[in-house]
Amino acid sequence: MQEIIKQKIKEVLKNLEIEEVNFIKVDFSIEHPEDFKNGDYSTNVALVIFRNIRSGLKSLSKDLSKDENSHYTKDNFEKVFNSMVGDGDKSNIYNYNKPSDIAILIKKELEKNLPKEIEKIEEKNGFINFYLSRDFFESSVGEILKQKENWGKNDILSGDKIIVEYTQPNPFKPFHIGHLMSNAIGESVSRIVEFSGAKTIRANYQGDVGPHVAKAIYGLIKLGMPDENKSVSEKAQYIGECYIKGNEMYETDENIKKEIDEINKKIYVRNDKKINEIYDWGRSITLEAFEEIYKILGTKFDEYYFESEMAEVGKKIVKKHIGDVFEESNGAIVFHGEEHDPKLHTRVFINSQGLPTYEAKELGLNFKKFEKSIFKKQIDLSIITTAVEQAEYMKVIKSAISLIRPELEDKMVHITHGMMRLANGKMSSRKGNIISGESLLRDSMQVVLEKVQDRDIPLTLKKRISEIVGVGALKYSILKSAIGGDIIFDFEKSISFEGDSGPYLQYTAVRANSILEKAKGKQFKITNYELRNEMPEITDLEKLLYQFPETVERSYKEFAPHYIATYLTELASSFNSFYANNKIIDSENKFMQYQLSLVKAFYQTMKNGLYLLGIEVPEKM
RNA sequence: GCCCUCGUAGUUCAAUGGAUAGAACAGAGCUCUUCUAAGGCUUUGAUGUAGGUUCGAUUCCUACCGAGGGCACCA
Repeated sequence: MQEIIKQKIKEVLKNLEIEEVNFIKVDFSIEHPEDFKNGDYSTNVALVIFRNIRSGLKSLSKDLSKDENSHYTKDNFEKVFNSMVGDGDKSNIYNYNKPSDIAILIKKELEKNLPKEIEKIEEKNGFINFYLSRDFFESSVGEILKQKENWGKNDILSGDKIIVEYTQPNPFKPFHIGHLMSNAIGESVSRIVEFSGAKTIRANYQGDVGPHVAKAIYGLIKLGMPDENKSVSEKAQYIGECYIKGNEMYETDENIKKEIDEINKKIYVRNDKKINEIYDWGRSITLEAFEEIYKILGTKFDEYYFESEMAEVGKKIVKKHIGDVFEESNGAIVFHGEEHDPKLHTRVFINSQGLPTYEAKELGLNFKKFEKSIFKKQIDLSIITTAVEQAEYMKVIKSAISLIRPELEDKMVHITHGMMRLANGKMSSRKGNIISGESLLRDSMQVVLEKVQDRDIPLTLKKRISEIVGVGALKYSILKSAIGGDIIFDFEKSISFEGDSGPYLQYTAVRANSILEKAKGKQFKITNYELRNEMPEITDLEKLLYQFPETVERSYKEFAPHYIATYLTELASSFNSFYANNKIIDSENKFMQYQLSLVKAFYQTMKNGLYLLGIEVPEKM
């Protein structure tokens, strides 16, 4: 629809030969009717004046703007124009008038040939407001019911192959809230690009080697192995605790530090039978525990990459490019980022002991993704989601990669999310003052379980509901705001079950669904020409429904799931108003058939939208 | 010190350079004999400071103030 209108306006502008008009937007926003007394205000176009007179106008407009209406009037505009043009050609004065005059002119031209989707147009304050017709809204409801789970998809990325890396927990360390954030964002971004026609690989990169592993193993040796009968998640939690203890000892005792460093080396070369045994056991237990969490979260990874595999790959690439990309400095192999971009800095890729650092491994990972993933060498885009603390060195790594493989430069996108922080300081898994992702999930689910406790629903369904709603609350609280900022964590505030929240959206969908359940066997008609003149005014619900695909598109373009979250909240709010004001299933209700279609269209849109956020809709709640 | 990100109601967040800056929570007041009140309806309340660009700035630029992150062998 936007495109149709844009095209129309371009034609008109061309016919009028108003080339200097700076046409700024076609925006399909909704305003509240009480704010604009002219009723169904559905879309608008803003136009602004021309450039060639702007500089001359500049000095005068300031004086004029002090005049009574703070806008220069037609009269004084003519004065300005005359003073500027002098004795020159004045025939084009209408091209050089205030915005509203141009808008009126264009409006008149547009009116000559309106498409049937547009009922009428009006000019106001230099904007042209388009009033979409009932035909348009009815056909868009029909479109939603026809497209079902495909509603909202587009083909911008048709056929593209995209790899999305997210979550990245480290074996032997706890799964904390940061991982939950990365997971929620990565999963949502994956689904959004899929809705745009891309094929995706969901990838997870996990640090299964390094000092943290040695610390955990040291802790396990000192504190002993956990009880065989404990669950996988309990064992994983215990390993996390051992890591924290190991880290404490590492920092406070020089001898223990040496011991742990020794273990670290042994992990690399695998020459100690006992350590190998603990390592293999701990790695598989923690990975298994992560899988249980992914299952609850609704993520299924296609590929797993491990740091242990990347060490050699990265090291080889770095060594191959010593001289042209990397340099030796103080015994280490470094990349001087600032030589290529003053905003970058130097980073060590291979340390003075000849061991590859995280940077080299990351380098290796990127190359491997482009070459060895199941899409082989056909990856069009590689998206990585991490915490913002990694933003700066990712830029350095990207710069280094671009020098080796220039064609990859535009194929790498790094999405950073803020950090979850506690009111009293930074959370750190080393210090142990973290809230584990798992305990948060459990708490969130528990709250839901208490809420449905008194409902007449079988217990197994209650548990299922608490899982869906608990996860939904958590995911929504992460995705509702623009990614990038920190989230101050407070269970009460961060995970809300009312108002602007995941459960609010789920609850609204469930209500719609329960109408649909009750309406089984009834007719779902969309158009009803006999009643056409009696139909109530177009509701906000109808005005919002058709905007879903545009919202999805914008979300993709900016990798910003929060646009969908904001949209869905508005949509739910408009539905709840509609719900409160209309008793739909009622023999007295003349518009029941159309309204049932509307409810169905709403339910479908909400379901598809929540899917894009990685949130399920329960049958009841 | 240098480089990034960010400063919007009491709080947590929105707002593709455009019309009267939106929500939610908290506060005040209504609302279940009606398809789920995790709901609906009223109501109080905000762009860090100072300049600049622009017809128009929460949005772009500069400085300052404040918060967070990064800056050589951790990941």
